[in-house]
Amino acid sequence: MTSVLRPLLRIKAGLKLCRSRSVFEHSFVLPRQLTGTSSMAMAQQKSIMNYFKASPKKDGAAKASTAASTATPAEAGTSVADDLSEKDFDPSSDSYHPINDAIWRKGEKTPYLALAKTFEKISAESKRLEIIKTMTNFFRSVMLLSPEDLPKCLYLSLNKVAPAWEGIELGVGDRIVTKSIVAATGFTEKKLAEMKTRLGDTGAVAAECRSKQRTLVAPKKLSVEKVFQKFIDISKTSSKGSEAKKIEIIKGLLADSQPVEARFIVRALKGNMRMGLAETSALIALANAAILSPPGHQGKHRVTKTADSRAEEFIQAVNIMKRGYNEHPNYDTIASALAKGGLPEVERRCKIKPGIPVKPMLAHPSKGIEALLERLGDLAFVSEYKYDGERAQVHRDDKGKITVFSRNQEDHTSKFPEVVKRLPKHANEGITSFILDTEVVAFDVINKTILPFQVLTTRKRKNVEEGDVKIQVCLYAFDIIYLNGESLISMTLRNRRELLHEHFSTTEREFMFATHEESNDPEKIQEFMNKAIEDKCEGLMVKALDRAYEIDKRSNNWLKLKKDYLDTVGDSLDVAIIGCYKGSGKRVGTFGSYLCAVYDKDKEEFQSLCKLATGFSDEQLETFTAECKELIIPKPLNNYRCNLVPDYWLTPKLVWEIKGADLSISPVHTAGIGKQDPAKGISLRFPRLMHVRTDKNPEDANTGEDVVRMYRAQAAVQGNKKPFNDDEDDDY
DNA sequence: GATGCCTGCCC
DNA sequence: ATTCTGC
DNA sequence: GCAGAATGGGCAGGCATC
Repeated sequence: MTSVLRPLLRIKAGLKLCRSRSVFEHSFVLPRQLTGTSSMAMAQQKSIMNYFKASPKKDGAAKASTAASTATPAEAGTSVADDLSEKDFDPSSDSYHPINDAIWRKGEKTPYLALAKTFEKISAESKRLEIIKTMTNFFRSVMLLSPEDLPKCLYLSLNKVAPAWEGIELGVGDRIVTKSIVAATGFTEKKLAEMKTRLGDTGAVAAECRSKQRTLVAPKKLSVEKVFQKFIDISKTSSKGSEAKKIEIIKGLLADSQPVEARFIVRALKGNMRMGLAETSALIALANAAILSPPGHQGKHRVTKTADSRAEEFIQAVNIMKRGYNEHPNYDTIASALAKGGLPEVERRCKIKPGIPVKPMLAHPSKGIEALLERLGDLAFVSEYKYDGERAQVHRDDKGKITVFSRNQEDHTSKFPEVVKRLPKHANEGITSFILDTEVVAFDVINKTILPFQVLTTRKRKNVEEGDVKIQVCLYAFDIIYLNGESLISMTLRNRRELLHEHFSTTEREFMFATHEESNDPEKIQEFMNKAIEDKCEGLMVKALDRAYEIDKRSNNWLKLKKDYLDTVGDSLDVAIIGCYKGSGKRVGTFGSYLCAVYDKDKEEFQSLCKLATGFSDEQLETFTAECKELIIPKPLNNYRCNLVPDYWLTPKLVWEIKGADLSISPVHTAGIGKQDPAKGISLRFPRLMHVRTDKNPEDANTGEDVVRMYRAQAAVQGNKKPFNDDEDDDY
């Protein structure tokens, strides 16, 4: 029915506005080179295979059905009107015209409905090129019709309200969202929980509530500007009574929203858009939009039937956007520059500058030295200790102002006053400005030894005075990105390191260079890794020496090697599965995580060790879900000692081998409780599934004793400079 | 004032 | 953080 | 191999509630 109505509506709207349009003057196809991945043949074969093994749980299918199920009530709820906003809006169409097919006119505010419908289309699609095309079309319309909304559209698409370093938080999570939906729609929390189980997404819950709700008054139309402003209002709400105020604001938004709008408002508030488009794709879409519909361009929209002929232009545009964003990760700047002056303006304004964080280079895990060497090929490389602390990008601008940024561009300057104070003395004479890449590590200055990450996390975070500092830190510098007014990101690591060592001086216990070694002999690397672990590091970072710090080209250009990545070592444990949790998103309909326990033989009880949510394939997830459904019990067994309450308790039957990086004293888990700590148990950092153990009974799982023994072995390594190899025979 | 839940952000 | 998956 | 999604432990800080 809708499919019959849609063309009619479109024709009607088209006639009313006396617009003519040509299908050919604006269609375009993205060049394949943009992603440069699999061949057509492979893609086709894969899609055929998917068809045959298709199950309702497959992501694509789940996405499609979600879209279909909510599109209908959304359409049904609206009446046929002459209003543009009631027109069908489909930016995923190949023949989308950024002006004629938009549902708002030049100079009008961008309707939030248009953005939400764009999200809806994107959510229903799994092909990246299609997703980018859809987003591109929406951005083209915004650039042409309401360019001042572009930054807000970008923020709302990517789920932010301000640059990370401004420290603006919504302070909205599950609880506040749920209460707001209750307030706005009248559904009970219990009912909402049921819907959440079925739909796997609170956004979808909100949409369904709105579509079932009878409204007497036609809701006001939401604009992108208004929604964004409300988010800002929420972020500014604080202190006593703020929760109620936030709920009131969200309630107001939901009251004015159509189902599809409610869906994405809620997803944004929850901090998870999960539509298959995130930062990188949004930047690509912006770049494409800038080429197809440059700012101020009002004439014909350029024909790009043979995309390959313009591939180079697209690639250049994407490079400019990515580079601009990585050097100046601010949506306001990049989007307003683009809207105002196109790509050249982005190039002008988005440049690396001390005081503004740069996106940091990241590393890929590597399974072992052989894999690592293979990946590096003939490239020369250096290995460095991988310190277990917190990434710190330390800036000094030409006025001497020091700023410290976290890995995610948060401003942590006020967290490390002593670091800020003493930093100038580590820079040699003549240094005016710089950006250093470092790891802050908790340091025992008396015993001159590195302390575990968990110690570092206990430091105060806000408004720290030098006198407050109880946990000392040492900075380990490993890279330099900017020096004396010049960007070094195009320089090789070899040369950057030279500059770092040349222009900075170490101070014991305060500022050191990351310990490193330049050997490509596997045995030497293994020794170096052992030494790193003896020295309380996580393992090694391995970096090609002749590569630039160009994260727009390859953000994961470094490799990391940790002992728990190796199959032969690491804390591996056999655990009983005693509970499970309902999955959401792509895990809807399955159990998305599992509660793991060890068996304490003395006390004859199961004690929780950790939850587990990774390491299994989608197929295993299905299997586990089916298995667990047979094991559900109404309440925990008497011999379960567990502070957490899973969605479902299970009879102990399944035994899985899991692995983690470290053991930690836990505030919630109970494994080995009373043995290492009188009231606390032990848990596992970075738990993941390794194998299913069909050969073991739950009582044969590892014990609380085992966990404590492993914890002590690890503590011994951490405390006494014993090589980790010494304990291996005991544990494995 | 103490306690405990929620949120954001480290890993 | 770790891991899996479609492209 | 990229990009994205779904999920882990555990801390401080903020707010609600007792």
